[in-house]
Formats: sequence, structure tokens, C-alpha cells
Amino acid sequence: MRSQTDDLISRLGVAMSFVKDEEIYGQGEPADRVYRIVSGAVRTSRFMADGRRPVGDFYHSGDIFGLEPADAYAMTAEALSDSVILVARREAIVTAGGRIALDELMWQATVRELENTREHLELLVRKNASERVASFLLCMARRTRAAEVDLAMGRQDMADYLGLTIETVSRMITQIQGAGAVRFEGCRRFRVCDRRALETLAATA
Amino acid sequence: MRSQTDDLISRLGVAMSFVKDEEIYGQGEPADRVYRIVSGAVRTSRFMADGRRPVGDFYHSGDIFGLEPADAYAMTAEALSDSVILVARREAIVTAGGRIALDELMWQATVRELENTREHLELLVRKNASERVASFLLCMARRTRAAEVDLAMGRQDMADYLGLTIETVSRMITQIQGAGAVRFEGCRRFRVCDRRALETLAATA
DNA sequence: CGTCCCGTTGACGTGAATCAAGGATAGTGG
DNA sequence: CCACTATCCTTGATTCACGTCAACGGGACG
Repeated sequence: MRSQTDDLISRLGVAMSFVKDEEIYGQGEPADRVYRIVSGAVRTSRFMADGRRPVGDFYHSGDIFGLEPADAYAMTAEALSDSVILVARREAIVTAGGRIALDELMWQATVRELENTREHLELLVRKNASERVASFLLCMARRTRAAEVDLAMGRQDMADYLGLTIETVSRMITQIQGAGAVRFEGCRRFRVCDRRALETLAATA
Repeated sequence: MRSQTDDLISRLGVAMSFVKDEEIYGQGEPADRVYRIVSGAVRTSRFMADGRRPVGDFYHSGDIFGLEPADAYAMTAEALSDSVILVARREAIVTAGGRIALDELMWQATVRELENTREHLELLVRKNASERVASFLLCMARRTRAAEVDLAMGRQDMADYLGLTIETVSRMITQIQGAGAVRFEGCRRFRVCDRRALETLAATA
């Protein structure tokens, strides 16, 4: 569904290029811009005092991010790969579409964010390692209609997102593949062989 | 801070009594009411197909809950103990304060909910068992200025909330008490002996 | 062709779950 | 007021899943 949101950002946004691992915005910066991905992918994460870096979420082509319900960004956003991203200033949106339009966008973004976070939380409380990885693959697969799925992120990012180590992620992928649910071609591309099996492994209620 | 919200609900709400474990609303029901706790406590949880029951959050005297950013409640709310709760229909709030007033309330509630959920998520990803329990006790202690803290919930609810088993929760409490940070008098009442130590144990960055 | 980086695999250790008894506590009825 | 019982909490022994440590492999790039 192509919403008014997309239109506004598309119309007002300026395309910017980011190289892999480049920071798009940092936590604590004033949240005065909104982003829409043209190509590439993005992760949000939070740098902790102890050096750990829990991943908040991943965004792909077409996704909108940066609509925080606060004055400052709560997380840092970085490009997972070389990316082209539309950047629109909030100000511009208000000017073009009115305060109501921005509020509407914020509302949608916040509600979606809440749903995502709840789901993510449930994944972490209720699921074991293989279920987490299976859920993740399933989620990535749902994003596309193509038979082949490309992972935008490396193992470390997956691990941080899933609350696991890269070794465990790797083992679980091997295991899920062994069960015949998916088949990897290289370590970033896979196809879903048996969707039902994958759903079972993901324990998707 | 006594907000307009409180006033509206206090003015429009009807006091209802609930006995321990009584359902206040169920997941999937139309979310057409808002609640404010007069006395007692409430937990929200989600019943899963597999029988597990992750706890979403706890609410205490004065807290408002039931403001869902959707047409239906995403979780079930139940009384932790015998409780008196003000119930106001959303309709009534719109009539009395206008659509804007309700929107305002919804917005606040949703943003707060998002913050809570993010914090909860971080607790689950980053902290081990003893840190989780210490964080929880600290959080409960912060709610009150009294020296003595009463836990409204039993071990099972704590365990579900923290993503642990009751045995582990119990052991960690024993351990934290052994460290001299808190002292329990009965299993639902404790006092914080050494706040600094408790904060250290909680690994509150 | 060599180097670097990332992913995979194996061996081992550990923290929390599970299994299994006890104790404490509160509610109930005599 | 005191058994009696059900429920909840604690504690111990054992198991198991995942983390840690370490080595190896394989693709990308100069």
C-alpha cells in the first residue's frame, strides 16, 4: 500500500548515499529527519557502556525509519550495505502536509514500532535458539515474494538481534538446513524448501 | 503529576471490584474501556497456544491501563489481588473531553508503553538471571518511598515477566539477600538494605 | 597466490532449566 | 484456637542448551 506518507517523503526527500557501516544518525541527536530506503538496508542499534550492541531492528527497501516519538533518536542507525536513502526534514513535511500529516505518520510509525518490539520481546522470552533463527529466516522470507531470499546482514548482526552468539546462529542454520526446511547458497542467500517445516521450527503459534 | 487524564477517568469512571485472578478484560475483546487502579494491582499477559503465559506488565495503584492503540486488546488483564478499579468508557471520554483529549491520552500511553517494552526487551537480551531479579526488585523499590516494599505478585508472575523459572527467581533472591542488598520478611515483603549494592547487582548502566 | 575476514565446526565449560523433595504460609473447617 | 489441607516458596541434584575457546575453511580482494 502506497500511503500518503511515502508520497510526502518521496516528494520532499533528498536522496543520499551511504557506504556500508556508515552512520545515518546517532543516538541522542535531535530527531528532526525522516528516512525512506531506496536501495540497501539499515540497522538500528544502541551502543552500551559495556560494549555490547543490541540490534533494535532492520529496515529494507521501501521501509521508513527515523520517526521517533521523542525529540532525540533513541538508537543509532547505520547502513548494512551501500545504500541510497531519501532524507526528509520533519519541518518540510509539516510545511507541505501540515502538522496533522506528520502526527499521522508518527502515530502509525509508533504503533508499528510497538508491535514489532512486542513481537521481538516475545521471541526472546519464549523461544530457544533454533526457534529464534527459524523465526528470523521466516520473517526475512515473508518480506519477499521471490524464491530466493538475500540476507542484508551478517551473522553478527543476526546474533545481536536474536540475543545469541554467531556460533549458535551458525549451528542453528546448519541444523535447520539439515531438517530440509531451507537451503543456503552461500552464507547470505537461501531458499525456503519446506515452508510448513520452517513454520513448525519457528514455533509460530 | 496529576494530569487531565486522571481527572477525566476519575470523574467519568465507575468503581468496580475484582477478586484475585479475576479477568478485567480479555485479549481480542473490543478495547472500548480505560482503567485506573484505586487499590490492588493488575497484570497483563498473553495466553499462548503452548500454554505458556508471558507477562506483559504490572500496574499498581494510580496506574492507568487499557489504552491500546488498536480496536482490540492485545493482552488479557487480570487482578493480582482483590482490587478496586475505576472503569471509564472511551466514548464517555470523547463526549466529555473531546476526541483530542482521548487522542492525547492514547499518544502518551502508547509512547510510555513503547519505552517500557524497549526497556523490558533490553533486560531480557542483556542481563543474566541475578541481574534481572535485582533490576526487578530495584524497579519495585523505586515505585514507593516507603522503606518496606510489598510485592503484589507471586514468584510465578515474576518468573514469567523476567523470562526465568520460579526456582531460578527464588535462588537469585536468596543470593541477592545473601549479598546484603535486600532483606526479605516473608516472601512478598522486603526492604532495601544497600541500594548501591542492589544497583550494582542490577547492572543498571 | 597470499592475506584477510567471515562463517563453520568441534571440544569443553557454565548458567539456568528440569526433576524432585521438603518447608512455610494461608485458607478452611472443626 | 487448633488441626488439616492446598498452595506457594525454597533448596538440592542433575541435565541440557547455549556460550566460550580454539581451530579450520572458503570466498573476496589486492
